[in-house]
Amino acid sequence: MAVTIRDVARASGVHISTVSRTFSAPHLVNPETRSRVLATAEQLGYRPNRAARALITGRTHNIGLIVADIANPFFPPLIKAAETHARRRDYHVFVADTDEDPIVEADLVQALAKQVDGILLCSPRMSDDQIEQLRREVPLVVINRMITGLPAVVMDVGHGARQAVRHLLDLGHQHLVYLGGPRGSWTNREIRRAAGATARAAGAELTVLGPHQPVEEAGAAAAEAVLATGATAVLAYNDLMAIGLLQALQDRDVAVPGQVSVVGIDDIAYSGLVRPKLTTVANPTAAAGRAAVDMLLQQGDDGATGQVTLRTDLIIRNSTGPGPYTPAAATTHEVAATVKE
Amino acid sequence: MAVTIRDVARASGVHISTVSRTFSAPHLVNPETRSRVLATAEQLGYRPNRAARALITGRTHNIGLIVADIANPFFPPLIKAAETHARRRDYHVFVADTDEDPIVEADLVQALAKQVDGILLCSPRMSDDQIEQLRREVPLVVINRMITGLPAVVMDVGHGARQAVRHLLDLGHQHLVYLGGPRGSWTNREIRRAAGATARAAGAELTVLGPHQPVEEAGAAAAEAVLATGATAVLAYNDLMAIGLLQALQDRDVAVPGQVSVVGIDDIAYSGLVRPKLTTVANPTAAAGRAAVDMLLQQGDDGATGQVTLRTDLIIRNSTGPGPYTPAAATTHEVAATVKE
DNA sequence: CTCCATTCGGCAAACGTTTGCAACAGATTA
DNA sequence: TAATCTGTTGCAAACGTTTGCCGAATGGAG
Repeated sequence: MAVTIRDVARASGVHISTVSRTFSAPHLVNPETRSRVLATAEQLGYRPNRAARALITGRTHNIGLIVADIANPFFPPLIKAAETHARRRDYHVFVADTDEDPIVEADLVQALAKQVDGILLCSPRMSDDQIEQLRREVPLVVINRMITGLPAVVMDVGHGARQAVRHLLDLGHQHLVYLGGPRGSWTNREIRRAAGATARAAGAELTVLGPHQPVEEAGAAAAEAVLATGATAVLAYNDLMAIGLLQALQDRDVAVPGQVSVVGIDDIAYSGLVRPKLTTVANPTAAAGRAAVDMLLQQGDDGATGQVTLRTDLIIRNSTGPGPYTPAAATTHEVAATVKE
Repeated sequence: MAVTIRDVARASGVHISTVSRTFSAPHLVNPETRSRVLATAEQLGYRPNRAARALITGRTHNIGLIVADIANPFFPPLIKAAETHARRRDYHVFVADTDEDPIVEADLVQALAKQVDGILLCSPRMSDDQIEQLRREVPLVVINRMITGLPAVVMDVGHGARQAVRHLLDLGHQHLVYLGGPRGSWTNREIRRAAGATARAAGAELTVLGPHQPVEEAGAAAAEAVLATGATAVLAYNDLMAIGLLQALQDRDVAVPGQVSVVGIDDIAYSGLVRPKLTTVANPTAAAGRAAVDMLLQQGDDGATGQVTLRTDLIIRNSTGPGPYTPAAATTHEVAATVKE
């Protein structure tokens, strides 16, 4: 049914190897022959069968992209950027969703392994050991997690978290809450560490809550716990949780930022749509997707396993305001923040 | 490097065909032999090479999913549902983004054709002819578009639009606006037609604005035009535009729903997060994704090319309220709506 | 004890490519 | 004139599977 290399060969009166070379090594075939072959190929609508090609070359020209939750607004921009970037380099992308389940994650990597030239693992929930194990079966690039010896693209959330905490301290807040994310998340640990250190250095208190699922509902559900701490400012693991918290506080007639300030992380598309607009740390997810594709595709060439770190920046909107004491020393710390709007 | 069927055969002292049958036709091999083979396969970490299998069986166990814009919040739930559903049936999913470009769309279908058992086309922008052409190269299921003779899954937005308009009429609104979507969209035509007919039947006025890009900015930009019509209620092509409009009205101190009621379509995740919460027509996108996968996978068996229509339902939240006249006959029409929250 | 049916496993061809090797022509060099 | 080189093409073996066909072994039935 489908038109193969053999049909083209027959129609243009050459051997199949010549047809093959016309596509995969054009310089080895007489220009005249080549154009004749190309013409008949075009006319017959021939398209090389990538699976067959992969079988012999070992290169599939496919990559896998595994994320925890496609519907989490953090991921789509990354997926889109990675796919577009990969396609520009003539690669197709398998996308798979683990539903935050490390077992599914490992299964998926193995199932995809034979069909791809490499896999992008976004915010994996597996253990380091497991990932290193899998790495022996298929080239891997990890996004948003640092594992020694493994190529990775990470967003420097620590930097953003420090900016966020300094911003809150500058506003006069003395007691902060970190609304933690999911267990096993590298990002979560980074934020906690950076926020904790920054707060401690300024003599402020930081209460850590969690772990939580990184979803709106969890943020909302944590409202009571947050209020119970007596803190006046909250840094959330991500915008989804921050938005959930925002809603729950609103429902309890707690003014934001009047009584409590809230900062999210990610700058998902809708963090600017809620009211008050959310102060948040912008992650360059699209750039991360592209960088990860590049790393994966270069990995074959040299064995280099670099780690790329991308900057994150605080975006100050309307969900943060002066703390209870509004000290005169409000500008003690320098706020190295990008201000939008 | 990779462990093949041959390695397993050697290690377990049988012929490769026996190993093959152990996986693809277990009933043809002695239970004892089978378990021995399975054991060594397990031990060696053998995984059948799908590409090689595809080459001979003609079935790749892959499907393609082509959408206009991954980052548009309408799509991720559909992608997620389709992928999960497909994987449950042991299929992997290529996801590709056309950036709303019909040329990319056609290219993509052809490039993917050999590597998949079928393709899901979401809201394609190509002409009917082109799609029918491509259909000869690879099984296709179209989502959100009706093309005679082609298997399709459509959401009955007409139904939702009628519900929305009746809801507004019941609230006493006499002059409505339909904030139109992109040119060439089948969905857009359906909504316009259904809304127009319903309004006309009730003797109310419906002003159509557009076409617009289906994005937040377009909704915001249309605020002036909407107010200029003097209408007291708006039905928007999608939630994104409705939310944009909401924000713009807020900026102009126009009360929603006090002075103007707004209804969206899609029920994207964030329509419940904006304030006022958006009254909208819920599209069963996840169900559509699953149904499309099912249709595609069954297509091989029989040649049936059914068309599945999924119900849409109005979700009444807080962006709609009584119109200027609040007539006593407010419940003239039966509001067959699902009420959430 | 023979015959037949049944079950099991091996053999080899195929799927659509790529690619090392060899053949051949014509051109260049010695 | 012979030898060498260069450019172009064909040949055939792979890649990792599946599957139709055939033979071997087993076990009743007659």
